[in-house]
Amino acid sequence: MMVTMKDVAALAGVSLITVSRVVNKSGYVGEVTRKKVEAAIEELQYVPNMLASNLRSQQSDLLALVLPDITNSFWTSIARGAEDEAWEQGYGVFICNTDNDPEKEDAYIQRLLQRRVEGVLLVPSPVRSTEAQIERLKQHGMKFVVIHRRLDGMVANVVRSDGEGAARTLTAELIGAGRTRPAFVGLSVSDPSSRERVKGFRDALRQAELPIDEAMIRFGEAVREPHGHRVVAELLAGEDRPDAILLANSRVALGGLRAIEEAGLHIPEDITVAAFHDISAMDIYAPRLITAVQPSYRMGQLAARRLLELRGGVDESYKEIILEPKISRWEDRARR
Amino acid sequence: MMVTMKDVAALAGVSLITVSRVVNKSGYVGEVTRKKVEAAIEELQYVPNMLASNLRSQQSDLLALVLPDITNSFWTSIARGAEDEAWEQGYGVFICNTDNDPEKEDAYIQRLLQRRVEGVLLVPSPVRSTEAQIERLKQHGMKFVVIHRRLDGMVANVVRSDGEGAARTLTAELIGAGRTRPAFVGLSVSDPSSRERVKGFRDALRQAELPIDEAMIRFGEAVREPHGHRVVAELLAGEDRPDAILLANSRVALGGLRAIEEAGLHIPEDITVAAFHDISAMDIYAPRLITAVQPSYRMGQLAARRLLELRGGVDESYKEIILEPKISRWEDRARR
DNA sequence: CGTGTTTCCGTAATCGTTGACGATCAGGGA
DNA sequence: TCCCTGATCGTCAACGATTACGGAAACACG
Repeated sequence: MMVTMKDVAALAGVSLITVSRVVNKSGYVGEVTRKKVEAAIEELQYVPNMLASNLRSQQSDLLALVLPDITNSFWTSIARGAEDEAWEQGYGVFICNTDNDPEKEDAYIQRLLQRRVEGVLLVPSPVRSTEAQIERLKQHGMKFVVIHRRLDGMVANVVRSDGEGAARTLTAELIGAGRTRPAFVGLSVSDPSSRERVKGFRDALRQAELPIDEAMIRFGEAVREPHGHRVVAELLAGEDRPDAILLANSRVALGGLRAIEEAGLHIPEDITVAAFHDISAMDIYAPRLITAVQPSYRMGQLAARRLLELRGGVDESYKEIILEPKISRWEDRARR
Repeated sequence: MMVTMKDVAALAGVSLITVSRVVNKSGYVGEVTRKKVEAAIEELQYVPNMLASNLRSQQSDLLALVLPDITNSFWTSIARGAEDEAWEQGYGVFICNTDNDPEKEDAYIQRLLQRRVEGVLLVPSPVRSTEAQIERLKQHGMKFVVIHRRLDGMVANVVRSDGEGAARTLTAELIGAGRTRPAFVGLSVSDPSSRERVKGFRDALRQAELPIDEAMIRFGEAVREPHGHRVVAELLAGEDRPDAILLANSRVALGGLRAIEEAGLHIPEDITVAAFHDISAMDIYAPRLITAVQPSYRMGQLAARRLLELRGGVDESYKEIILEPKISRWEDRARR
């Protein structure tokens, strides 16, 4: 049924290994022989079996991308970047949606080890320590690159964006716009991204010598969809309301912006708003905001590239690649 | 270096095949022996090699999903549905972005054949006939299911939504709202989806015994991003302007809606607008529109399910699964 | 007690390919 | 002439699992 190298070899009147050499363009093969083999391949419509090849050569042509949810456009963009880079280099990408569920994440990693993928691009679930996974991967000699999460100490290759710096810049922009009482709304205290962003927020206030009012630092966590709506509504309803807000996550931003609308406030006249712009649903609001767009496509691309650099096996050093989010103000856009 | 069944067998003091039986829960294995083997597996941290397994058993645990662009949330949703279903059944999904480029599509299919994936979920590129691909897949005995595209004749398994019916319903809704001069704006005459939708549009007009003005049927094709903006602007600037519009594609809809805004028209007071709501960027407009949401997640899910049904190999019949898009009017939402 | 069935476990061949190694032959330099 | 190098192609043994088949023990039934 299935056409194998053996069949091709028989038809071309050469040995099996010669066919292999023609297919892989490895070793010496005479011009005439090569032509004969190629003709046989064409005639039989032979398609090499990568399973056998991978097994024998102890390497795979498949990468895996483990992320929370491909449905979220931030992750999608990373996925696309990784896929493009992998494709360029002859690799495929195997997508794993974990929904931030540690069990699913573990199960996927188990399967990836079984499948002997060449390497793993990992966005660890934020709800628990990633050390266990990393140890597991290392133990089995699996190459991997961590995306978007900060790790303590240089224990792995990491590609991430500078959320702290971006939060600092956004906050400075709010202050630069003449605001003196900015609030911060993040996703959750347990969310690593929110944590580094609140740090940037604090830094900026400190640097501008503005007081830090803890009541102005809130998290949308407890609230269901849309995140952040209630938190922002509360902030605006308080007697000492903020005159600017940093929405440190797109999902809380969508809720927060709605709350601002409902409060009858106009952006940017009544209140200045800065936000991380990670998902396309925010496009519509972007013109009135100061936004930080994370280079997610590039993160995926560079992560895949770094992962494939690791193939040789000699490079045992760890690298942390930090990308700068792109900050946009209204003026930037108005000028165009 | 790598732990194999042989190592486990040696440690457990049994034969290799016994380990295989324990791992796969196949055949008879005594309680005591099983415990011994499991202990050895645990101690050695043995991970079965699926490459070898797949090679020998002539089957793969990987599906492939070939689609235009994972970045578009319509396809993303399909991907997620397929991935979830595959995961349930122990399969992984290998994502292939073709960007509607036939060459890339061919190259991917070649790689999928090489990799001997279990089956392919295919969204064929609309710019050319899909017959060649289908023939190729069939010839190599590769199972596949076509998603979202209509095929002439029952030549393959297909999962798609009833775009024609949805367009008919949406148009009927426009007419039901008291409009008598609706316009149609599609993506392109060469786009299969647009073609079936314009058919539904025409049917609805005919059924309502309204005249069909060809000038009211337009395509956003030629225009760059955002598609549809110019076409709608032209329609509205004309002397005999439409009193309702069916935006038959989300990408043209975004441009079209902006054009309506710019013309100073209010929806739904001045003009009634119906649209296919496939991408999340449209969420913000949805409350003022009559929308058709395609069951994309479910399409992916059912396609994967159908593909996996084909495994036995005996079912040679073809099935066409047609899903109904969900129509939402303002009243539907207001009632909640 | 003979025969059949079920349980349990092992040997050998096999999946389709590549790596290690060798054989042969032509050509070139010492 | 002899040896070495490079080009060309082949044999054999893996890679790590599964399938086919077989043997032995235990149990049941007439």
